[in-house]
Amino acid sequence: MPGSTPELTRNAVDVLPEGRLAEQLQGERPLRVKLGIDPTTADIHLGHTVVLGKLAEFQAAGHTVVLIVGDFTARVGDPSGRSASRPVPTPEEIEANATTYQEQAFKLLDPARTEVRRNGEWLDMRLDELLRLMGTTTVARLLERDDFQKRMAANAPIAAHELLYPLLQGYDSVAVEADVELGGTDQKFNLLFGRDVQSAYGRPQQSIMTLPILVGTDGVRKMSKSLGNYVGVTDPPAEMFGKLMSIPDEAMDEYFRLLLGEDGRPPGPPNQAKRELGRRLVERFHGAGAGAAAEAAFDRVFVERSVPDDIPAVDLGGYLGDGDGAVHLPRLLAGAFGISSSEARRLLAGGGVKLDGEPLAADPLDLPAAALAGRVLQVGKRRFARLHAAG
RNA sequence: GGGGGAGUGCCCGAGUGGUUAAAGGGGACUGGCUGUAAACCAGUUGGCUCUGCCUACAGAGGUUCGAAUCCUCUCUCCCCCA
Repeated sequence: MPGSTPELTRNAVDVLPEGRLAEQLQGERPLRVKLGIDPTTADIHLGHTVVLGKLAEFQAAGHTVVLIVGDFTARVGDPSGRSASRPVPTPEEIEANATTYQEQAFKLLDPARTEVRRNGEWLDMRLDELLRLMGTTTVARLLERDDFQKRMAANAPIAAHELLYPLLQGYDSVAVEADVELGGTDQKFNLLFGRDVQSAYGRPQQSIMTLPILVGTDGVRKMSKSLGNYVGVTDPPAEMFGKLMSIPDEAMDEYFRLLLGEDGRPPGPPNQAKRELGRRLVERFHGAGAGAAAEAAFDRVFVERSVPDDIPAVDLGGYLGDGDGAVHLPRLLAGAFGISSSEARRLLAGGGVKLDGEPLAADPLDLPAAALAGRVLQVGKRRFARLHAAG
C-alpha cells in the first residue's frame, strides 16, 4: 500500500511496536485504522482534529478509517488523564452528541473511506461474555496505569467500572479488526492494552500511534471543552478567528505544526503569523474566502473599533419600567447578555459598559428608552447588542 | 462488619459560637497598556425590585440573644482492621 512511514508518522509521539507499522504498510491490503471518540460533549474541537487529521492522511494513502463513536463507553467514562470520575451524560445527550460527532468528523474525513460504528453494537454484551473479557487481564494490570496510581496516592476514589474502560476499548479493536489504532498521548495505555485484548481473542495485534495533545487557547492546559479553552470546529468564523488570535505566541509553533502540518510558525512578526493561522484554519472549516472575511471582520472590531456586522438585536419593549418609559439598565444588560443583574451593576460601576462606544455611567440606573433606541450596547470588548425601540 | 478522618464560594484552601457574603491563592471577568499575545498595574468575582433585602459553608432537625463553628440524624468520600 502507498503511504510512506516517514510521512504517516510525522508528528507522532509513539509508534509501537517499533517497526510494526512499516511492515503493515508493506502489505497489499488497505489497513483498518481505528479511532474511538466518546460523545461526552457536544463539540469536536481543534484538539480532536490533530488525530482526525492524521486519519485523513491514512485515508489519502488509501487506507480505511474506522471511526468508533463510543456511545457505550461514554457511559463508563475514560479515566485517562482524569483525577476524578467523570459525570455520566444521559443517554439522550450521548445520542445527540453521537449524531453531531459524525457530521463534524466529516469536515476532515472522507465519508467514502470511513466506516462509522457505534460500540453499543457489540459492548452491550451478556454477562458471561463480559466475564470472559475480564478474565483476559488482572487487576494489577488495570491498576498500573498512571492516572490510577496518582489517584490512589491522592486517596481519590476509583470507581470499579472505570477499571473496565481499557478492556472495553480493547474489545472495540477486536470487534472491528483494527490494524492500527490512533489516539492522543494520554491514550497510550488504552491503545497498548487493546493489543493484549486482541491477542487474548486470537486476533492479530494492532499497532498504535499516539499524537501530541494540543494545548488550549490559554496556552497552558490541554484543549478541552470543560476548561473553556477550546476552539470548536463548528464555531462561527469570526469567533474561531478571534479565539485563535488570543492564543499566546508560544503556542503558535504547536498550532502550525499539529494543525497545519508546517514545521513551525512562519518567520516575521508574531501578529502576522497568528493572522495566517487564523485565516487558514477558518478556511479549513468554513470554506475558501471565509478566512479573509473573518480577518476583515476582526479588524473592523478590534483595530478600527467599530461594531461587527451581525450582532443580536434587542427589543427595548421587554425592559420598559412602569409606564414612565424608562429602562432599568441592569435588567437590560442581564437580558441582553445573559449575565446576572448584579454582575451588570458591577460592570457599570467598573466602566465596562458602553453605549455607542462611550462608557456608560453607573449613576442613573434608569435611562429613557428614547436615549437607547437605535444605539449599540456593548459589554467589554466583544459583546454587542443593537437596541431597538419597543414595538 | 469494627475503628478513625473528612465534606466551606468556579477550584484549592483558611476559619472551631458574635464587625463572616466568609482570609489567602488560582481561575475568570472589567479597565489601563497592547498585537483580543505575554508581562505589568488597578478593580470586580452569590442573588435581587440594591443606601436595603434574601440565600449561602454536604442535607434535615435542634441548642443559643446569635452557628460554617456546639448537639442529633441522614447522605457522600477517604484511611486502617476484618
